[in-house]
Amino acid sequence: MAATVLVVEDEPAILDLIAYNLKQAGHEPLCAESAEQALQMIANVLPDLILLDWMLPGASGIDVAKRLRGHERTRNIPIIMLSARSEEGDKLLGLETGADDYITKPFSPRELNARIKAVLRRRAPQMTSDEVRVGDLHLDPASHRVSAHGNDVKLGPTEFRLLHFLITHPGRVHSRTQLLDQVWGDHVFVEERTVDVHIQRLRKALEPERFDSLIQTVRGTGYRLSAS
Amino acid sequence: MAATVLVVEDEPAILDLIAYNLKQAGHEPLCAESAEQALQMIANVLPDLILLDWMLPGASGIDVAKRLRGHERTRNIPIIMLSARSEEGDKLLGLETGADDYITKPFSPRELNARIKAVLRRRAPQMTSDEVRVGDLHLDPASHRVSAHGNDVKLGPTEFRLLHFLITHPGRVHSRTQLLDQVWGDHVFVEERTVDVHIQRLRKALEPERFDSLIQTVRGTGYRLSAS
DNA sequence: ATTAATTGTTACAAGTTTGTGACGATACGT
DNA sequence: ACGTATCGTCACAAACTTGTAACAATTAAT
Repeated sequence: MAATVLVVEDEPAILDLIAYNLKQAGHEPLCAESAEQALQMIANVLPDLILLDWMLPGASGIDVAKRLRGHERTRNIPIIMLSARSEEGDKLLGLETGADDYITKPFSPRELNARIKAVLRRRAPQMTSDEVRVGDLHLDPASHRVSAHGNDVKLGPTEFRLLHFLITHPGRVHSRTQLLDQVWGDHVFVEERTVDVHIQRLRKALEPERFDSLIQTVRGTGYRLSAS
Repeated sequence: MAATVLVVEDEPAILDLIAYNLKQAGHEPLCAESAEQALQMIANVLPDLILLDWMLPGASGIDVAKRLRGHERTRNIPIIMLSARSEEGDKLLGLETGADDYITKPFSPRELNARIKAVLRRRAPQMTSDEVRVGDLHLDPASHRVSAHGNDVKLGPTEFRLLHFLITHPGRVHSRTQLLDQVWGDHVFVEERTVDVHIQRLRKALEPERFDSLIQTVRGTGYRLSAS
C-alpha cells in the first residue's frame, strides 16, 4: 500500500502540505516544482503515482501528462490532476488526456488519501481468484482458506502468501531472494534467513495433515514445492 | 433490474415520452413537473434513480441536485441530468454537482436505457429485491427486515446493507476497502476502521439469535461470512 | 424543540504476527 | 573423521491487528 508519489506543484506551500500528508499516510513523496523538473525526476525514478497540478509555469500539467502517455515506460503510471475551482472547464480535457482522477483545490487530506488509495487499488494486480490444489491440499484465495482432507489449516498472512506462491509455482526451486521479492515484495528489506523461519512455520502448520514434506529444501539454493 | 425512477421535466410531452419508455423497459416511473414537486415526492418515496431536467421553471435542476446531496437520506441517489443544449460548460457544472451521468436532448430511448442500466449497475452493486437467507436467518430487502428463528432482528441501515452484502457474497473474504466500496459506496470517504465497528455492531445484534459467529475475521485481510 | 438513533472516529487493551539472533543439527567436501 | 557451510528450531521483543467502549456529530422522529 505504500507508494512512491511524485507531486508536481509550483506553489511551495501547497507542495509541502501535500508532501507532509503523503508521509503521514505512509507514502514516499517526491517533489517537483515545474514540468521540466518533473520529467527529469521521472527519467531517474519511476513513481507509482503522479499528483499533477493543472497550472504550472512554462509547460502545463496537461503537457506533462501527454508526454508521459507518449512513452512506453511511463504510459501506465496513474495520474491524479489537481486543479483550482476556477479551472473547472478544463476537467474534461484533463480526463481525456488520460488522468485517472481529478481533485479540485482546496481538498481535504482525507479526500486526497482516499483518491490515491482508489487509484492505486484500481491499478494493483489482483490476486488470482482461482482455487488451487496439490494432492488433497486446497488453497482458495477468494475465501482465504487452506484445507487438507477437509480440515482447515490455520495460517498467518505471510505463510498464506508463501504457500500460495509455492503452489502456483510448483516444482521450481526458489531462492530466498526470489521468495522475498515475490511474497514479501521488492521494496521490503528483511533478512534472508527470515524465509527459513516462515518455511518452518508453514511446514509445522501442514504437519498435522501429513503435508509437511511437501516443501523441500534445496541445499545452497532455496526451496521447492514438490510437483504432483 | 426494475427500478423506481423519478423523472423531473417541465415539458409534459417529453415527460410522457420518458415515462412511457421507462415502463417499456420495466421500470416504475414517478413524474414531477417542477423542482418543488420533485422534492415533495422524494420526501415520501425514495426513488432508485432520478432523471433531472437541467432547465426548470423556478429552481433549476442543479438546485435540486445540490439539495439532495446535502441530505444524508438522499445523498446516494444516482442522478442523470437532462439538458437541451450540449453546452460543455453546463455539463461540467452538472457533473461537479454530483450528477452521475448526463444526456443531451434529443436522445434515443435506447441511449436512455443504456445509461440508466449503467448508472444503476455502478451505484447499486447488489441491492436486488430478492429475499436471501443463510441457515435460519432471513433477510428481506423489500421490507428491509431481518429475522432469525422467527424473531425480528433490529439493525441500523448500515448494518443492514453490510449484512445484505455479506449474505449475497458468502464464503469470500472482503477487505475493508472492498466493503467500503460496496456497502458505503466508492464516493464515500471514511476510515477503514469504521468497518470494524459496524461488523461488531452487526455481530452484537445477531448474538441473541446465536448468529454472532456467522461473520468471521480473517486476520490481516478482512471479513468473511461463513458459507453454508 | 427535544429526544432518540445512527454514524464516524478515536483510544486503549488484548491478542497475533513477524523479524531476528542464538544455538544445535545436518549435509557436504576433503 | 573432520571442519565448514548451511539449515531447522526456539525464544523473545517489536510491530501490527482487532475488539470494544466511549465520544461527538449528524440525522430522523416525536
